[in-house]
Amino acid sequence: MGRAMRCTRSVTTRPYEQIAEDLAEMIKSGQVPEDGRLPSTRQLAREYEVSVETVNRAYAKLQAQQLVERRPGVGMFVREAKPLRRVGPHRYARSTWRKTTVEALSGHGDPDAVTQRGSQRQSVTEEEASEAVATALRIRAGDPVVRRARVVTREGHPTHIVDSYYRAEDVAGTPIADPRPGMAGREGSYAVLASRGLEPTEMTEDLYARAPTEDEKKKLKLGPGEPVVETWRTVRTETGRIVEYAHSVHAASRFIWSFPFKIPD
Amino acid sequence: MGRAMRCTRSVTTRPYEQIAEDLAEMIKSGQVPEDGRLPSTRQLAREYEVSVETVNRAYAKLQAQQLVERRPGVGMFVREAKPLRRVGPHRYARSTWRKTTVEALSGHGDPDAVTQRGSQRQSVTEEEASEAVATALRIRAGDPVVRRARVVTREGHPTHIVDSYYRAEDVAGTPIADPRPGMAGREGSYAVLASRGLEPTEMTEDLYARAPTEDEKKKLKLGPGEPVVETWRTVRTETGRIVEYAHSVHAASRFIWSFPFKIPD
DNA sequence: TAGTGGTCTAGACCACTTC
DNA sequence: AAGTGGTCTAGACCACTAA
Repeated sequence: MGRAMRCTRSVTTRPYEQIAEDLAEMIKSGQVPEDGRLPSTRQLAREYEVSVETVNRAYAKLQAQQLVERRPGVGMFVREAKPLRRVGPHRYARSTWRKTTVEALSGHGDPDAVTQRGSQRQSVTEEEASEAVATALRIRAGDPVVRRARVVTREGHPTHIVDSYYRAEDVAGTPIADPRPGMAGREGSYAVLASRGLEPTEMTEDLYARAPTEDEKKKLKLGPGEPVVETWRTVRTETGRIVEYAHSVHAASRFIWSFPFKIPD
Repeated sequence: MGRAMRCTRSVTTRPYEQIAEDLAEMIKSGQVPEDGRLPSTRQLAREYEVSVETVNRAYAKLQAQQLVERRPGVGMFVREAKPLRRVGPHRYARSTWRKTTVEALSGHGDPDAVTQRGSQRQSVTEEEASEAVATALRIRAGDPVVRRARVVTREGHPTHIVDSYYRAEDVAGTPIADPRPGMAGREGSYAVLASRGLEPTEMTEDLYARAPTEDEKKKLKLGPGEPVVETWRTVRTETGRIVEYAHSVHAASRFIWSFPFKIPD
């Protein structure tokens, strides 16, 4: 339908850029509905009188902008906006972990209680602290730490990867150091720490957004162009002792972080 | 040097993926120093016995991972890690804005005082509140608001875009509504609000990471694959009145956000 | 001038899905 | 079987940089 390229524009506007712009316009103006089908590469190649590779470049650009979804063997589609989950200090509230104290301490927690809102796969190991972990926990590199690694899944999709570190002395003999599945989610572990006289009272959360590594792309099933948010969390007791250091990588498109605070003096 | 492809690996490992992996390995293992030169596309095409386009794909992938920098007419280089700026509640501290009260009120501030740590370009306009802005400021869509748009630059590079909105009644006749350059940075505007009996005491900052739009890519001079962090800030007085709503887009690679807080009950 | 990145072509083959 | 996305080739031309 006469979409053939008219190079009336400046010489620097490349064909693939022009095509990408046109498609983006179609999407943003709502001509094509969410999850709606877009023209195939070969069709656009004919219409614009360019090669398929050039159309491919245009789509690659849109894919990097997360406007488009490619379904091999099917077609190109407008990417659906995924619902965001709002996360903030409230999710660490005592009320969410105090109630799990008994089960956590007895080690008889119902796995479903942990997995009902989403599942976790975890592995617990005792390691020697790396330089970074040691610094965060205020111990020496090489000192023993317990590491709990998890991939958190929600509605069938992995949403984030968490690595929690504890001083070995703080958690020895507790469910935190127990690799049984379904045990010792964050809620439980804070209760355990509290029962040991190491009740968490404050924390600092650091956030940083970046492009994912290949490994993260696989684990989190990320689309191209989809960034990750890396966070570091240090959890302190009232006396300032650091009882947990957690590093996580989130699929950025699934979260909004929200931090309320009083303006400092 | 015998880097020619050996397809001993699984059939699904595409040539361009193999090349990308090999290059990533070279970079991560430190064989090539930061900002060091990587093999040219044509050279790799010869060594791996593939076409230049295939090598190009490999480099495109690495570029998306922000491992590599392409300098047209020069070569491919290992991307340098840029220094991060740590931002958090402290940057809103009263001590940073109270002292500018006098200048802000009198309108005779030294432009250098604002620009010494980085420059800002700003434009101030009076507009009708959009749906989103109205909701945030707890007013009606169409009500008058003052909008201050800025691009903040640091060491010659744009780092973030900010759009601040105020109720027109709150700032009428103050320097906030004065478009003179160098005036009414955030520090000044909070002082102005305070002098009007609308002292900011608390705020909420929401963060979200995503791929940039074309426009943002240009304004922030972002490399391919470099994500942005979008933030929304609502600023409240002691009585809960919302006196500022600010939307910004940051080049993700330049910031770490850090939020300390007490664990809620 | 030689080398580099960046783009483009006109074909080709594969794996996949849909009919 | 036909159409789709995904990859690949073996050339080509351009704009740019450096010697």
